[in-house]
Amino acid sequence: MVVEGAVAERLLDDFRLLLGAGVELVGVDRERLADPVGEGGLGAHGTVDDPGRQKGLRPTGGVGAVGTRPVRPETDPYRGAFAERSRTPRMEFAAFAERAERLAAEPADIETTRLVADLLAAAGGRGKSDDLATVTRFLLGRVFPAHDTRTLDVGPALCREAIARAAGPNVGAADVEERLAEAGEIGAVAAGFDFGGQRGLAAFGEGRDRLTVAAVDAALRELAADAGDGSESRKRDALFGLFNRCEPAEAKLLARLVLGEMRLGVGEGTVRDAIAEAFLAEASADDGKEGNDGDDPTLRARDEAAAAVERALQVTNDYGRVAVLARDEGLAGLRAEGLAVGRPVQAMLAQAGTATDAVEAFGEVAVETKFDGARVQVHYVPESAAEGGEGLGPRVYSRNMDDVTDALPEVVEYVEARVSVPVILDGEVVAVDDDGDPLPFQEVLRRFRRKHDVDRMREEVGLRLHAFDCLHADGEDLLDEPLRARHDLLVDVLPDAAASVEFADDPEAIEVAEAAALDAGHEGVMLKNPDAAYTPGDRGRDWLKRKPDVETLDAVVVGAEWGEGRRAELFGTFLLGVGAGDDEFATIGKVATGLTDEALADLTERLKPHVVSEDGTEIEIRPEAVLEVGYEEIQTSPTYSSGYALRFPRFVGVRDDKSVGDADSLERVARLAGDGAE
DNA sequence: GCTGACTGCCC
DNA sequence: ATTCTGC
DNA sequence: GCAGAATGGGCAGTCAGC
Repeated sequence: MVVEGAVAERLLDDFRLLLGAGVELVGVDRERLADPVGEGGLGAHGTVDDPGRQKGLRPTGGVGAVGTRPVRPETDPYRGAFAERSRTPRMEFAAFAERAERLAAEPADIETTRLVADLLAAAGGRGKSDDLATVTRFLLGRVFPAHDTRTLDVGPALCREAIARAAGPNVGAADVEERLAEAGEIGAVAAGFDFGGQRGLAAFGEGRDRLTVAAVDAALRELAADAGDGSESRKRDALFGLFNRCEPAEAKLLARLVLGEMRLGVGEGTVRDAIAEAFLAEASADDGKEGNDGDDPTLRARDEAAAAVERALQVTNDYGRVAVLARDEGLAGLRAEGLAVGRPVQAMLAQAGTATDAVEAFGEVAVETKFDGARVQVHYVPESAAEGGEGLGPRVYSRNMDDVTDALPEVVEYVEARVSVPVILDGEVVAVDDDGDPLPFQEVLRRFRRKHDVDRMREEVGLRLHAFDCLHADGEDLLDEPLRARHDLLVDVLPDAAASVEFADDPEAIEVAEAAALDAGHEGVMLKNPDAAYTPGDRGRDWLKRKPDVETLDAVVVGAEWGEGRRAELFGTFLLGVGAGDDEFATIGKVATGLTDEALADLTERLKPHVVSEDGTEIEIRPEAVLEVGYEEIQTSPTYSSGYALRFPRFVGVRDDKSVGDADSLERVARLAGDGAE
């Protein structure tokens, strides 16, 4: 292998990055760079975290004639990783990757849960090193817990660039994209390159120095903290440095972790059960032995443990923390976690359902308007009501527990003016016009997470809070109270402003209410079980949402994209157009859901012969097929050439009876959009 | 200072 | 958000 | 029935590059 000129320059550059930005290379010569795999290859040991030797960035001599010395340690992006050292051995990232691989291969839920429990125990069993919180989060594709506002700000593009760079001088971002189109999944692409283990600089010298879970975590946290000029390239560099130290299996997991898509078949429910199994099984067994000689005490205890874990998760939103809590303090510790004003709780969610479903299930049904806005949770401790301590000005959280207070001054003022006891309220923020009538969802988006010009936008788009539930009032937690009671308290707490509820016990009455809600410009109705408790994070059958039946459009397929994961071999997305005269089609959106695997395979086969051109994952297709596409609403679009887009598009069927000339026209779409806005 | 690409997060 | 799929 | 996976449109914010 001969490397020269610009490529050698880049290798040198990369090597510096590999060691960390605060390191300057001394004594590197081009002769050696030209032969990185030969005897004179560069040794990288002693340059990155090395818990055993604690050498950090000091020069080591090493195999090659390379010395390093710290230049600006305070700006070293890996500093946190080094600082994370502990005397106890840490779980190696490779070990995590290997177990993850086994998890992904395991189809049976029960066995998966057991494997996750084993992994958690290995990461932080009593007396061992403490990677438990980190591993728990990693399993779910997270670096930070849900309530944490920090983000990596690394997406697919940056990740691909970092991979390309780690893959060597002959690999560009375009190559990575090409492989992605083939492999259908970024982890497989990363694993396919073999960077760190064999080719990478770190492979030489006496034994590779291996990544630990803690080091990856620390590096990603540092990366997340970076912002401002040059941050994008520093993030790319930091990622490059990590990838360069990865074996294929590690690279796969790292790429997925960074993008938050682990694809392990392990979700929150599995982790929840695994936490209980790993750390509370003992406690449960004890319970069984000592007190209960009833039927199946083990089972009962296990349910109890799972319930305790679940409740702790609902109120803390931190899987890592809950895992540690379960291990260190057991059931009692978990149960000590309760609601706290100022700490967001997961929102209760709803499933689709009809009026008949609701009546059959609940008898009497609580019917509320379903507002088309953004879900919010409001926490407030009035100054006057604060016992001894200070009050807490109203804080507003999004459904994912981001703090959105600053963007929503109306909500703050509204609550401040009316509420006189500590509360946690649940509700929806909608955009309204000067008459107080609801505006389209897009208007809410213009306000919701705004940081700049909030006051100016406030004049343009008004907001209104519709509070519909109350989780805490005046010192009382209400999660376990029935909806009826919670709503009564809501009315007490927000006298003139709580969203109204109407009780109905027959489908006809519900339909009348639904028609009225739609007439007033709302999305539909919520049908709730009046006797149900508030179950945070649960998408159960106690809350049903009822929206109008979908409308459909017959649109022409004018393009497609290769799918990912399960759909790697197939088109995953179809670009749609509507007739715009003269055999021209104006695009109006894409469909990707609603297709069964079979329909997708058929369509892929059928359309392949009509592919006009391919660019990465993007495919242009000659207009040939007509699809019936369901949608919720037609909205104006800055993205598509028709000027419109479908909201919530889904595949309904293929219109084999229609030729492209018979598909719906832009004219018709414009008319429908106009009707919808009326 | 402007624009476009990207990211995260609403639905 | 919606939808399909495997358990 | 549930959890997980694979996907939709659009907005604000941020950063890079001109």
